[in-house]
Amino acid sequence: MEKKARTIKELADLLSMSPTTVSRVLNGQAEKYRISQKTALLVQEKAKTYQFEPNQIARNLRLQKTNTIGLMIPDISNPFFANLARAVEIELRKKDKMILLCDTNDETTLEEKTLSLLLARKVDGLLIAPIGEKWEHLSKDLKVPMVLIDRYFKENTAPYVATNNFEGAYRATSYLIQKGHKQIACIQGLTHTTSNKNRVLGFREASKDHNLPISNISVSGSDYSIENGYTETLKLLQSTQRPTAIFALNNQIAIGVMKALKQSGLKIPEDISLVSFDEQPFFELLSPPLTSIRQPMEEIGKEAVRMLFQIMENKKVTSNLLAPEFIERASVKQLTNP
Amino acid sequence: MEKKARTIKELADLLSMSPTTVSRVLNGQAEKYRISQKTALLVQEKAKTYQFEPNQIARNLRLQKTNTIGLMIPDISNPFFANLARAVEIELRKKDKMILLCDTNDETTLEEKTLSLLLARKVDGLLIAPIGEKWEHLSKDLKVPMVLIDRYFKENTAPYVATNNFEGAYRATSYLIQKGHKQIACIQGLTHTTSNKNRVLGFREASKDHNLPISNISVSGSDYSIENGYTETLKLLQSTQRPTAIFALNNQIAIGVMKALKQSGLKIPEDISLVSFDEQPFFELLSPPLTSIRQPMEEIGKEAVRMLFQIMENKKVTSNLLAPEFIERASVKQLTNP
DNA sequence: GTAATTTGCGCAATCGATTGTGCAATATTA
DNA sequence: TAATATTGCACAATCGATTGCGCAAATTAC
Repeated sequence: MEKKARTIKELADLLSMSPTTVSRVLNGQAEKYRISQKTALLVQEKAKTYQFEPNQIARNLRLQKTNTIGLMIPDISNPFFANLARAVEIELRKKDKMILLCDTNDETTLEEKTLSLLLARKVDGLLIAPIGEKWEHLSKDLKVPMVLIDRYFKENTAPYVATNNFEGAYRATSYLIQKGHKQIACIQGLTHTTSNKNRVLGFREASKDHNLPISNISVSGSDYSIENGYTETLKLLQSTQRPTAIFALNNQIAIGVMKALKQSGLKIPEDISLVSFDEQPFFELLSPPLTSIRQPMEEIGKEAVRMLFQIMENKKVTSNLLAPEFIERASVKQLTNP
Repeated sequence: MEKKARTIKELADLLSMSPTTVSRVLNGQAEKYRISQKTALLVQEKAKTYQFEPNQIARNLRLQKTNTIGLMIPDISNPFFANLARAVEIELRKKDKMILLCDTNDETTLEEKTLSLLLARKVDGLLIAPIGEKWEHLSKDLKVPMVLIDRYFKENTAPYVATNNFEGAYRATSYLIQKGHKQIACIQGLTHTTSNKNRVLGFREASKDHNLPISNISVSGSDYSIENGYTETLKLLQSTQRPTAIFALNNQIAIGVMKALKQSGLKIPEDISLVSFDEQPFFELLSPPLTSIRQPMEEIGKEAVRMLFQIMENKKVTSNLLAPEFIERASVKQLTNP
């Protein structure tokens, strides 16, 4: 038979004391408020035997603080965001904060609604991977500490942390060109996201810097999904100017590309080369192992939390672009001159 | 310049009314409490122009209800749980509930601590994939609606929903045996989890039913990780009785197995066959495509939420084992008799 | 024209914990 | 011993929204 005290008042009655005293002891304020050692010990003892846990809702209301952080991401089933979420969770746990998890499903309407739900719940801070179509609802006068992840806005002054997507795409594209590829197709994700824009920019810039004619490169696609990678690849294969290499702008798209190629009986890299943005553990297991650009997901999560706490402590923070890692494997063929 | 009313009192003052009236109108109780249409409209109008959002913390306290569900899983970066979480999120959003996400990292201590944190936060319900070492802290007298996912206890009376792991493993093992394999190694995950126990049970039972001598089968490993799959495979390869087939009890282990085989220069299925519990989108892309057992993650998530709401409505629920799907691909060799 | 209804809304308590302030009882000082 | 200082704790307000109950004013009934 378990004895339990549900409220601080119940516990106080058991002790024949006032809730005030109990509260002060349990919050380590005994000394500050001159509670005698004897009383303090009594309280702690009873609190333990009666398994008292203060009602956090009441505390939140009184203290105007919830120890809760809202995490808004497009899709938790995408490994990139899942890993990010894990990193964030681990960091926040260290600080005794909990996560309210919200998938925005890459729908701006949902993003706005969800945001206001989180605000009504008085989260202490927000970590957001915004969709990117609108930014006004994320503006600074929300007054809630906020860090943007993976995607951000020039207009918005909220600090952000993300992979240096431009650099990653530039590097990968340069690599393809150096390997002799002159006909390159880039399959992109959601066009309005920062990540996508910067990757496409890196792709175009590298093509230009290496003097590839614009007519030799293509950018198509519209979604960070397997489906999108699949259908866009099929389209590319039917086009008159079939590319010799495909650059997939995330891991899901890359999977779609591979499906389409496999189905079409084309071999990587003999028939067509492939590079993927986003690394996955199984890429090295493929035949051939897939060349990719690894995003530092754990560091992004860690850094985002660090920045958020800086803001909560009213310290200044600066945005951050973390370096991607280029992982060369065997999915790109060395082309000799025509 | 945005005008905002922070509290119901502020809004009431603007309207020269009492907070009572405002509250009643905004909660759709106008009629019940005989608030005139005129007044009701005035309130709604001002509430909109002043963007009033009631403080949920205060509501939670007063209503003794948080509209929050605690989701405890071992590791959100595992695709199985990530997909599960997504399904749960989508279902809960429909019911205007939010998720407090907690990784237990497969540590029982953390599970216990996290549980009491969630209880102190007065979640309306719990969805838990328990670790399985202890169940007492999850006992029914927590008085919180609760559904166990993926893993469960005979001792615990809380209802659960999971894949029929026994059936899945039995099916896969039978398949291997029918393909002529007589020397089979099973690499398992966390030994005390229900999922693992039942999979191992299915493996053993199938071996017995098909008259495989016990000395021909082996069960080793201790963790649902890539690392574990990798090291256990290397051990198996060095053993005197090298198996002709490996049964990996989850997707992470399967990846580890493939890494080890690749590194050792062994080909699937020519040199050794492989079946994986858990399906992944890229399995069909591998060479050869990997034969696997698919768990219905989305349905598990949906069903868990459905059950949880039944409990919250004081209806009876019965536990559920959902059927896995066997996906035959090309990673198992047909062995002729020796 | 008066009594009985009905309409329309506000008072004050409540949810459970925290905290500024005050007031006895005890201890110290002179 | 009286005056002062210190110790030890409790009262009551507060966070913001909800709700049982009650009380005027307006309406209807007779």
